[in-house]
Amino acid sequence: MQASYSIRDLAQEFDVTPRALRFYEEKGLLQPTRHKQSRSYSNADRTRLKLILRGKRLGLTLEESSDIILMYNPAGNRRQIQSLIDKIQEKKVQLLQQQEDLDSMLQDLNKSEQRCRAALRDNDKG
Amino acid sequence: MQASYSIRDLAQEFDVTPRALRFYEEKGLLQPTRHKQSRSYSNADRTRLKLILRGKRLGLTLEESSDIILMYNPAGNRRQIQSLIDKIQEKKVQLLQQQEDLDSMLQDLNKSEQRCRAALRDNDKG
DNA sequence: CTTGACGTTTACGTTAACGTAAACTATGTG
DNA sequence: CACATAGTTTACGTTAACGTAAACGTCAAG
Repeated sequence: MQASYSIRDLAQEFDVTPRALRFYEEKGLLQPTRHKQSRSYSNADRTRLKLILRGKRLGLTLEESSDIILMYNPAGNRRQIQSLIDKIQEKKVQLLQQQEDLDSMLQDLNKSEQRCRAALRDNDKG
Repeated sequence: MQASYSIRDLAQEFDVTPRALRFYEEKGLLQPTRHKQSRSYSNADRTRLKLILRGKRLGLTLEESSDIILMYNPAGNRRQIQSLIDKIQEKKVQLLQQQEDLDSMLQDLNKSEQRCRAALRDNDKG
């Protein structure tokens, strides 16, 4: 486990472009330090990048992923923390819906596959 | 269960705009008939719309949802059906990845929630 | 008959998430 | 020193998925 990564290191490891990393930084999702003008990414940045990409695979926007990352460190007064809990609940509801959708879509795909294989068998006989 | 729906019927039922339905039609995802110039949506259209929206909730593009809808009716020669099976497999792999991501994100959210509640308790005591 | 509710087409506008290109800097190598 | 390699900033381009507005058709109700 390294302590810091160049922009190309990180980009190659996660198969994204340097441009994307700069873009995420511009949006406040990554905070590399500057080492002689060049960007230097910490392990925390690397972790955040993983979370961003996981979010993307689930169809979240960068802003949504940003929100989720901010949920990791509950900060502020009671009201703010309570508001954070509410946002977490909402997200959980959304993810549970996604689980249902995922399951039903997988079932549909399996049925489609069955029909395909049946079609191939019919094709064999005829 | 009705036999046909006006554009507003369908839009209201699924909480989308008429504009969106016309857009989906333009992209070939819906095929309403014309009844006196106005669009008339069949139950098949209604079902396809459901699939489109499910896809959206999972972060799929319209084109991906379109592909999945086309998988329902295996047509063509052996080669085409085999290619369809391959595409189905790929989708399944992607969805299984999404399931993993979903589970880990849900776990993360639960942990975040715990930390929030702990922070509230600390706040109570201090 | 005209007003209103609903429909149509056409076309330009908008946002997210980068891609791409230009122009420049710094560094190590033959 | 020249050149390649990797970095930087700035800025305009691109695609998906509609939103929004204009301009028009149509039909039942007052």
